[in-house]
Amino acid sequence: MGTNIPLERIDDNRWLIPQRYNDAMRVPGMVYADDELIQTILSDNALQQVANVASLPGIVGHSLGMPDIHWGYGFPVGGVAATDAETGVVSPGGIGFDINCGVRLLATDLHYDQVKGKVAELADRLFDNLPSGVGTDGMRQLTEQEMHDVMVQGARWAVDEGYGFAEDIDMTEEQGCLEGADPSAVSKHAIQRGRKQLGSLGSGNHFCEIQMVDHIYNQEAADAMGIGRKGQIVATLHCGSRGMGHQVAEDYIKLAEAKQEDFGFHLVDRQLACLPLDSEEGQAYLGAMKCAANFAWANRQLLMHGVRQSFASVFGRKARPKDLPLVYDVCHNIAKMEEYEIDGEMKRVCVHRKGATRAFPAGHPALPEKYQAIGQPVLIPGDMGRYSFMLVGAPGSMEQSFGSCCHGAGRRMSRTAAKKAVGSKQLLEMLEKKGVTVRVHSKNLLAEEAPQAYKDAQQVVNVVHNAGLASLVVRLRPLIVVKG
DNA sequence: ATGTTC
Repeated sequence: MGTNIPLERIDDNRWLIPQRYNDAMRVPGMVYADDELIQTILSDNALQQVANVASLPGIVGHSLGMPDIHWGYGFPVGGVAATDAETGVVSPGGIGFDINCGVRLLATDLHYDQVKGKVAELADRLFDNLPSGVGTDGMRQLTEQEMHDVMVQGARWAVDEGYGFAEDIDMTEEQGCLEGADPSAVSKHAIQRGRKQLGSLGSGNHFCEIQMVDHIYNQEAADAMGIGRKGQIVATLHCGSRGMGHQVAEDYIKLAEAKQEDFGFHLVDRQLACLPLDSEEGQAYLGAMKCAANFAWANRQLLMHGVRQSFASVFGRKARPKDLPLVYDVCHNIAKMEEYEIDGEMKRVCVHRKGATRAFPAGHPALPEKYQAIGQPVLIPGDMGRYSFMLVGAPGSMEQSFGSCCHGAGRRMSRTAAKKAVGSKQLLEMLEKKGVTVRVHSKNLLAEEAPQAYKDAQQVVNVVHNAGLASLVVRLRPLIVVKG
């Protein structure tokens, strides 16, 4: 049950898995958790996966586990691993099935008092305007040429098509587009799945939430982001690359598994299957992954347009599209080539973030001018009953975690366990009692996302705050949840 | 996460 993993306590927020735990480990593991969270983490095998990841060819630093870590395909969700650009590998399981799953947050000028009488109407509009559910078609059906352009241009394509504004691009990680996307590396099947789904929310833990600013930890940073008033209404989207990214992941996991012998890899878990960064196959995966990432950014751009339209139709001149600026968009399932100081020298590495958010500190050149002084906004959705958080990246992330921190609350119950433990009727009643208005396609699936199925996001963000990876800015309370 | 067992 993972409890035989040796853990050495470093301090109140850090636990080391020593390299001597087994012969396969090339680096130690490091897990971020407090005394209570580490007990939850020990109850599944996620720490064994942290140790497994430490055996990847070319891995440097530590195999990292964030406080929201839980069991995933090969790699844990809530994990970070960096591999040497020259001698290392990329592993599709280290990015995950939902390539560029991410979160974006829009501010509004509205206060809760202006919204409370129109909550049901707004919820209905959002539900109408944001296609959701398993296998649902999106707002746009794309020609093959349009699909090609989406994969290469990302969010920019959507803005050029009239979804949103040029300013949105600057407030998106990587300006909503990874260079080097290679459509020829994407299977026909993945392309066909994508053509139907641009501008759709999907299912599972994906959602649109309307939230209110509930607590302010850092007024200066909150003001810089335009979310510094208590009671202020904001909108959050959590979504990824839908069936398109899923197909890319599946295609390349299969390829990698078939190639392990050829590359001479004998990994401790076949789900760690990986491709050398300097191989044709490794580069093909990265080219295809970038296509899926760009698709996801265009997808969130279309969905954001749907959110702005919904507000405009309910609140008129008080919430025109221009009055709902994008605060920031982060990606939490991706591999990126970045540079870090390791053992005193600068090294180029492939950072795998799987359920982990980039958390660059103030002054980082990748940040827009607007956030140079405060650091990168880090969006951490919690669960639909309690709260979500906005943080900013802190200097410790550059020293400890390859510019990364947690991505959410993290599951404490599997989907099947949650469905067994929670009845959908009681759940809806409980949410209503808490003042959360829910619009959902499948009540059955809602139970899998019950607050009880998740760790306490407050505890999770406290750990990354105290460890110096990111710094708390505001807490948000949910008012409306729209889901598949 | 996912045309949720191609």
